[in-house]
Amino acid sequence: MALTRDHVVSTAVELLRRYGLADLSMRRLARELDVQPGAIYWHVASKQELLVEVAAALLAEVPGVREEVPQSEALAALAELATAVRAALAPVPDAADVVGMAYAAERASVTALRELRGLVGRAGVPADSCDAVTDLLVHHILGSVALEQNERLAQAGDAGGAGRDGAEVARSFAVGLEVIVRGLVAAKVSSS
Amino acid sequence: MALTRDHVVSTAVELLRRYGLADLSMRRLARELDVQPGAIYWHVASKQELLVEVAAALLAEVPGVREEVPQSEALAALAELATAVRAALAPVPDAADVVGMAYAAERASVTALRELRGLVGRAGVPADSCDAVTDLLVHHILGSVALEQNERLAQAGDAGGAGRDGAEVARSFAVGLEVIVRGLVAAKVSSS
DNA sequence: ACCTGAACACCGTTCAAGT
DNA sequence: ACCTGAACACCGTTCAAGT
Repeated sequence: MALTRDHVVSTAVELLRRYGLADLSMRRLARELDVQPGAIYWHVASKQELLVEVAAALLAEVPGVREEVPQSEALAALAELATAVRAALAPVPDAADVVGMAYAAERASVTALRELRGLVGRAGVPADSCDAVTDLLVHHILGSVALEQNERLAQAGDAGGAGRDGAEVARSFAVGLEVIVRGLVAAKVSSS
Repeated sequence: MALTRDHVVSTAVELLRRYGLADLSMRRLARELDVQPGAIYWHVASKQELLVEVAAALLAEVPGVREEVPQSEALAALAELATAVRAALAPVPDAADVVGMAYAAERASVTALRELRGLVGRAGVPADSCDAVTDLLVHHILGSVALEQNERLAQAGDAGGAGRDGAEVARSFAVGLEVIVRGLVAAKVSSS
């Protein structure tokens, strides 16, 4: 069958899942597709553009928020969504780098993160601070994902496993998330 | 003069400052030092090790916190230090990636970030949450630095400058930092 | 002890030419 | 329209051999 952009992207996602970013080269991807390296460039302008698509594909699997969340539940929904995004990215090697690049390149490019911003607004954060708070949340998520992947590597290196595991990093993420939520509540109280 | 490890590292820092991470290759560094690529490997085990040293050098320039901060001022000192670290890294291209890698590889390896952790403890955060809160702060700093550098690139691409500039990102950083600080205060009040 | 020379196994990207 | 073949200008790392 002929090569399609979708096939190129989904194969790239598989390669990332299995072998990580270091092995996701245009040439390796071409080999996987039984094609010459140059062929990929007919479907995709550059590796950068490919990685943006890969990031979108990874985040597309996060269960979407239900529409019409009342303000009273916006903060809880926000914490839930942030946790779901973290859970979706955690098992994919180097997912933090890939999504971080896409987010830096174009903040609106990724659906799940746009929804996050929507919830921040509905939680009562002033309009001129929505971007700032969303950035804080996104960096907390991606930072936590990057750390967890590093723990996995360190643990694989160690013999056995006295190292902190994924559950430990997940708890750490929850602590940070709660600090942020409390901070938002405090700001709301003090300004009303 | 003979090549030394310090000379290798400081030249790498200069290269990073001037041309960014993409141009900080072992071969380019060797050319800059008038030496064959292999020579560098006598002074440094790998590029990864070199980058950890580079990260340490960047953070060594952050003005240290004064010793013996009373608890009442710990939160303020923490915010001040976080802002100083951000300011030191912001002008260096790709500093967020370099420091992020070093931090992930070994959280204690970087002095300024160790001091940050100390202040978190003195601010009254329970011992078993110090790492979590420190991670949150570090990721907020590095995320903000990465975003600012991207704005700079986007702005250089635009003709003129309707884009948000560095000051805008700095304000965004301050908003996020305040949310975190408020969150820490709220947690303290609610637990005492 | 410190460095050169040369190799090994790779990269991303472009582009004439083929079908 | 879609892909091959081949090139261009690079990478990080290793290691015998030189001084």
